Amino acid sequence: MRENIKATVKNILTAYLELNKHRKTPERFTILDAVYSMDGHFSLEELGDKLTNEYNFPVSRATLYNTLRLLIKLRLVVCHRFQSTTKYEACFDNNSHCHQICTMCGKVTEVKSQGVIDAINKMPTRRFHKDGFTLYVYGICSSCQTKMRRHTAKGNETKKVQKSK
Amino acid sequence: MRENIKATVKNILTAYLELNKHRKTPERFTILDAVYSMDGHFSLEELGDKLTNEYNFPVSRATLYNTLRLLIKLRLVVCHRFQSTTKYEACFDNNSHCHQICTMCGKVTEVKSQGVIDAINKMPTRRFHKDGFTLYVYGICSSCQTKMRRHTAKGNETKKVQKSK
DNA sequence: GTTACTGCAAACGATTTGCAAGTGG
DNA sequence: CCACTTGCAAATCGTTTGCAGTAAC
Repeated sequence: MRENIKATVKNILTAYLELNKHRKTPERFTILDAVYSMDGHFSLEELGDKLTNEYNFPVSRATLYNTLRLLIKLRLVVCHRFQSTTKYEACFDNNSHCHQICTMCGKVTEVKSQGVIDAINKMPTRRFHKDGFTLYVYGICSSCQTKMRRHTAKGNETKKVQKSK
Repeated sequence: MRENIKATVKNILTAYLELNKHRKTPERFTILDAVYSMDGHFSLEELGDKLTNEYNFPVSRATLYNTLRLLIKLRLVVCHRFQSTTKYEACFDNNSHCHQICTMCGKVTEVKSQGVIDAINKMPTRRFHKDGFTLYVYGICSSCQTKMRRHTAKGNETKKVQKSK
């Protein structure tokens, strides 16, 4: 299953490189394979580690950045910038998903909602050719709701300030 | 109209500061006012410039960052990280909007779609209390579509690579 | 008067860039 | 063999932090 996807995205990359007369370097293909072996969100760091440890194929930071940029351009990867960190994600055949982000603790959860997907696809655009979306829904997760209730119950002179430490 | 909103958000800020025993500094209120005087997206830079030039009230970078973080926490401001730049936006009573982003030229357009808003509000969540969303729809804008058609028509050995200069 | 807030400058971390060496076509 | 890619290290950029002075309460 996943191997199917890997083969498909590899073909997309190959086609693009040939069409545009770019080089088919082992780095590019190995990085693509590694990306499609990661589960969910990952950082550049983690990708580099996987390449070094599991693939025995260390790649420089610069090349990681270059290749990720290429894959993003090809829409084989999406990039999220949460709070402080940047996370990447393989996105072929998964262009369309929603992230629930808790504004208290920063926890990110993925959700799928066909209703939302349909509504976005139906959304009228003036000659704009849609081919994917990212949705971030902000709010308070259940455990933070509980914390807040407990906190307010205690009286509100507590100094719950910026730093949550 | 806009003055109404300004008054409302000012009250929200005041209430928060009093409740949490934080100080009501002129910086905080002036920054809030400036934020709600900006049109659409703005950068930290632009906000600082407005404060300096139009308000005659220069504020340090550190304070801008601190205050924006506070306003984001209060959901009076949202922060977008596009490609390379970070943009902020006043968002009271405007929690819900969609951005169309062209993956070729990077142009960002705002769109409003009641269908999408409804679908997201109806989206089921497991005890997650939603209070706003941001939607990024990726695709190709009309002028880039035209460019591409012209480009492919000319023959595809042209080296249209990374740098668009 | 106390303590939080501000401004400054230094520190920091993530990303980009310049250049020499390597390698795909 | 040419020039695109890579790797390295230095440069750059946005953001955070530490500290001393200032002002809110």
